[in-house]
Amino acid sequence: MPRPTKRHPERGDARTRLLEAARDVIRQKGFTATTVDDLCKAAGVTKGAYFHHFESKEALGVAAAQFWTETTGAFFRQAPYHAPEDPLDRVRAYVDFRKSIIEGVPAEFTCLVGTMTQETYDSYPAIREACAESIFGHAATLEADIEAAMKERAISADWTAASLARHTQAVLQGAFILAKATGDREIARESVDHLKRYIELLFDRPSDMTGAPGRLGAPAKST
Amino acid sequence: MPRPTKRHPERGDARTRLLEAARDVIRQKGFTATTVDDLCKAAGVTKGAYFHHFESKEALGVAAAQFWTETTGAFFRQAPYHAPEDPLDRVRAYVDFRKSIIEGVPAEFTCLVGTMTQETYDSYPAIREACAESIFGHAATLEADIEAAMKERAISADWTAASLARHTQAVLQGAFILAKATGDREIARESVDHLKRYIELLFDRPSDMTGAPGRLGAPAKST
DNA sequence: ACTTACATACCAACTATTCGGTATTTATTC
DNA sequence: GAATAAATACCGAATAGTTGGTATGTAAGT
Repeated sequence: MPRPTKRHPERGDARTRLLEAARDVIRQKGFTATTVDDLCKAAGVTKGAYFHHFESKEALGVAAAQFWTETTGAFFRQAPYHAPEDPLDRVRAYVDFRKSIIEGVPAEFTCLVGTMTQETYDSYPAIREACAESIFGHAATLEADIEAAMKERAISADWTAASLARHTQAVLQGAFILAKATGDREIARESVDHLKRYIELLFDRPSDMTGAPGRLGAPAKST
Repeated sequence: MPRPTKRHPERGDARTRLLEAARDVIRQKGFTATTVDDLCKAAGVTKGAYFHHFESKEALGVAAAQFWTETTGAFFRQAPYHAPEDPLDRVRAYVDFRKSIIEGVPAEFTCLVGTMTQETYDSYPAIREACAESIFGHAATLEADIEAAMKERAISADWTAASLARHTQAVLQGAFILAKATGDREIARESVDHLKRYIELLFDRPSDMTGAPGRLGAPAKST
């Protein structure tokens, strides 16, 4: 459906430009502080175009979250961390990759849907849901590798692949907040290092260490 | 300075009531979406009172962050997790405590300054700074216990007590985002469990891992 | 002919902030 | 300790600018 505009044929259609503007501006100013005019200016379109493509600001928020899901989905799918044979190596490579793309200023490396979640979770259920789908959909792409790694190393744990996958996202989202608070991306990378260390520790020790209670980090069941 | 109003003697002064309202409303709607009218209504004061105490909305944001620092500071200072003799037990107890206070709906258990950071880091440097002070000031209160635990167990690691303390806050902030995205506090608790498991694993093994990885919780004296 | 993709002008509601005023407390003086 | 002065705390209507959204029009593609 999107058709290259005759008026600005080189820059893609207005809808796409608006979504790209939303991605950039909202990560900088937040969803509420970003006005429709801001987006139109950034995208180089008029309000008429805006409301032709999005019936409301909320609708744009939903579309922006979905756009984020699609674009980052493609980005991660083609990323090099899937290459290793060993599934655990793929998980390691994923974390390394996430660390490596923490570059530039926060508005560039932070997560649009994480930001929008904070602002909209109570006021715009539709946006919240689109953000949740984005976050947990991405987390789900890690599950298979984690699961395979657990099987391969005979890890029988009190945690699941799904929960560890979600935890990686929590660490990243939290790391982004600390980076925004300081303006220092190093502080985000530091938390990713902790995440990596955690994963190493989880998989470092086989599960069937018979006789040693509370070895897996679970609080030792008191006798 | 704050003086109990004659008009509403039972509810404290207007300034305090506005800060409490800010704490509650901003956690629900976010900083930008929270209007001055919202705050006045929630606090039961007029706009005149508002602008008597805060010269701008930005100033209120700063004051709200500082109010958060003070109140949560007192709250954590008197919390029971400081009781254990063993410093590592105090760290464990801290994490358990943080998990235990994830109760009710997100607006109740999430962090005001984490929320505000996301929205204001680029537009309101003063607020960002107050939020950063709050987050890292709180993180700093964990450092001594972590440091002591490291010393006691002769952990010589490639991470510092300060960085682990910051990481705990990253995990919590990230956990809050996932909870907001789903509306489910369990998902936040899950990440706190991972954090706890990480800490157990970090301290489970003595630093001089000669032979078998550290089996005992007992501190193995490193050479 | 009909739909899609824009453009322009406009608006009603809302926003943060201002400001002249009153009430209440504190400080000072007698 | 009464009278008075000076702050401080609060009130609420008015304002100027901004906001998301609309109404209406036009030009291009099919």
